[in-house]
Amino acid sequence: MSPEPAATTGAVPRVTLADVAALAGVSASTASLAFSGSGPVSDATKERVLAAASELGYAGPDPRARSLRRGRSGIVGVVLEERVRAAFLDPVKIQTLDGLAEGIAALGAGLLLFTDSGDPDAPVSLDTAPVDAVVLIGCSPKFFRQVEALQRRGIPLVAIEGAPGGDIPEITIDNREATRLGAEHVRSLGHTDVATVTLPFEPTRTRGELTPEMEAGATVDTAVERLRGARDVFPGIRVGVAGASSIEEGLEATRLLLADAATRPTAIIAQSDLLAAGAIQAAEELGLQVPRDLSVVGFDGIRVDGLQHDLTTLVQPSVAKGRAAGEAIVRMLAGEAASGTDFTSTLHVGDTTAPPRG
Amino acid sequence: MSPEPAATTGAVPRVTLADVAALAGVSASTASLAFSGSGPVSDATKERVLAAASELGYAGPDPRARSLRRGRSGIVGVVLEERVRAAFLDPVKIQTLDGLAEGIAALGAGLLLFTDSGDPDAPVSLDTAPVDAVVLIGCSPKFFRQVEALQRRGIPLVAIEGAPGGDIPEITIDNREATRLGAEHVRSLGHTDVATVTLPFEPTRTRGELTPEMEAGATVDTAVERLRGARDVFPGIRVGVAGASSIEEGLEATRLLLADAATRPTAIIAQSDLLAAGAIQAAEELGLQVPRDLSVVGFDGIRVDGLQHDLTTLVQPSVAKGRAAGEAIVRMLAGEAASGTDFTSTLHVGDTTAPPRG
DNA sequence: TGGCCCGCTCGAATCGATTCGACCGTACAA
DNA sequence: TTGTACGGTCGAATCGATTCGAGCGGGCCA
Repeated sequence: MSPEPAATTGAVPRVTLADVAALAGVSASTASLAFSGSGPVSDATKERVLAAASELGYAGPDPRARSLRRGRSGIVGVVLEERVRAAFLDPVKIQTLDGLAEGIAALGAGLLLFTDSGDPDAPVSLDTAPVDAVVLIGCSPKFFRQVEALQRRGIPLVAIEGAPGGDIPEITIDNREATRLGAEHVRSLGHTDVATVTLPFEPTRTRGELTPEMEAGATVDTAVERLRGARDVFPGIRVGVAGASSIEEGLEATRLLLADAATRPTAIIAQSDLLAAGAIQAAEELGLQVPRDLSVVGFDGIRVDGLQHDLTTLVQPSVAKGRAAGEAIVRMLAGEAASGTDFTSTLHVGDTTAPPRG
Repeated sequence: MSPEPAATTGAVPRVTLADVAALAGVSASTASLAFSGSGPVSDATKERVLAAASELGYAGPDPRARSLRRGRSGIVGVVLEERVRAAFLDPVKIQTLDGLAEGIAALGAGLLLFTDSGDPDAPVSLDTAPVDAVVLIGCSPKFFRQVEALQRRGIPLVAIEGAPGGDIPEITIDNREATRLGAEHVRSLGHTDVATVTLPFEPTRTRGELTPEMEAGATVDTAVERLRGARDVFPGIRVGVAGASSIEEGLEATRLLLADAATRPTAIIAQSDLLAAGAIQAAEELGLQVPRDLSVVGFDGIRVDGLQHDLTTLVQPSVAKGRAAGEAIVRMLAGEAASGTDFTSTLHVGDTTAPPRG
């Protein structure tokens, strides 16, 4: 309304491909070809178009228009549970993300983060975002509705550790078998009195000694499966549940398990390396030496920053998991069918396990 | 060409708003209004449209088309240095991201991650992605070209800790003044023999004792400013440069500084809490007690997972930084002008600083 | 009863680029 | 000399939704 619209940067008169084409004296289609580079355009023409573009300050084709026409946005959605902050505290998740980035590198796509806010009508949601594909990482059943909408739209989906069901490819690891391997290692060293520190069993993250109710209400497959693996070897194993995968939580959970010197276990099977690091701290607090007085087994095979031990742990291919998910997506976008992958973890024997003290 | 296109999921015949409108017996415009909810549409009509939609399995307006027409994609780009993995190892960055997510919550926008691969013609780049705005976090001058393109397109930019220049709002903290505060605290306790462990001075991350060449080639403002602050109080302070912000690196850098018992400092000023945690480990390795034998000051005010001390540190508002960036973006997208913010850090005195031993 | 206003609905233009088929002139082979 | 092939360019349709102004019918007020 005012003679001068505003001094805001947003008021820039937008230059379009048509403007460039006009200045260069060619048609819009030719100009488009000149930009995409692929089509048959004479060098002279291409140069003229490019010159016109730079004269007008044309910054290249508008991504929005391009994505409408092409049907691809170059964006892959990633759904993480909870807040950004919480999700990125977990090194495994970060490695998986990194692998994912690698796996979709061929697409040249960016990763768009979503968090499972739990709020069903959060303003931004998966189905209002221009994504070409979606990766669900450890997602909860809450997402079912949105997942359905995505499938209707024909958007490829892949799940990592978390079973949305349907015909969605899943990337998993052998949680139970791997833990069993670790437990057997512990038994073979001669331990009989063993406890385990687990990941949370449900999103509310109740912690403490495992109760039948908690177990019945479990929604996190990973924790359940790993516990099964431990029980395969030590059926009556004592179970402490942590509130998250962190050193802090491992410390607290292990404190409880070690509290009573009379019933103190000689080995701890932790469901993550961070929890294991916390277990080691708990032992040190009590003046116990690892592995002399307490053996500790972790899970993940990450490097725990600041941990001085070479942790005995089940090394899972977290980067490969992400990469596999990425590759599955690339295939699906190419129109091929893709199936899930089940990865295998390997036992790394470090210096945190030893025979129990005579 | 084949009679049956393929059994791929991608071959779903897409349902468009027009189809829905046709089935509901209304025009496309009315159907659109029924979906966006805002327009004046009778309840009966709206219901009819919605019914038609669910009958056809219409998953809602196509985000690509919507973003072209509306001129907004609902996506905010975030540029981080390096790989996803490296960026997320830094708790400060994660908190900042979290704050950013909070700050733009009003937009209902998602965060699209980019990493400064250094490769100038990486397939996906800022200017082919449909972003409404971009936040640069600790970005390097390498981005100048792309930044320029974004500005031409009228896309709002905000920078956090890293000066791209121009009229881009910057969110910063008082790195120098804050560090000076920490150093003064140390001096007031009676320390005169003090060393500092710094963040890397350049992306290549050369580490070791600081040389004049390294200092001359510094590109990371944060490290330089914090060093200035330390020198304001202890002009001749010894400087160990770490290769990254991690416990591991802090440990190594501090080992060097403490190696010679004769010249051993009585206090360490670390440029991050992770580095400080490493410094504490280094002290413990040598049988030194913190704070009795060595005082340690950190920077950031994060909770270091697994650290048993209440670290004396400069608490910076990392979440608020992100939030401020987000709010600036919201303002800019609303057409208002936005300026940067300079935040203030506060000294938190924990139990890792004390007077030097007699 | 006539005029006016209001609420609902519709048509048509628009967002900006991509892509497919047509077209044209030239060069080369038959 | 005629036919063919082909590189280069253009027109027009298309992607799918949003939005603005116009139209239309009914209710209310004078």
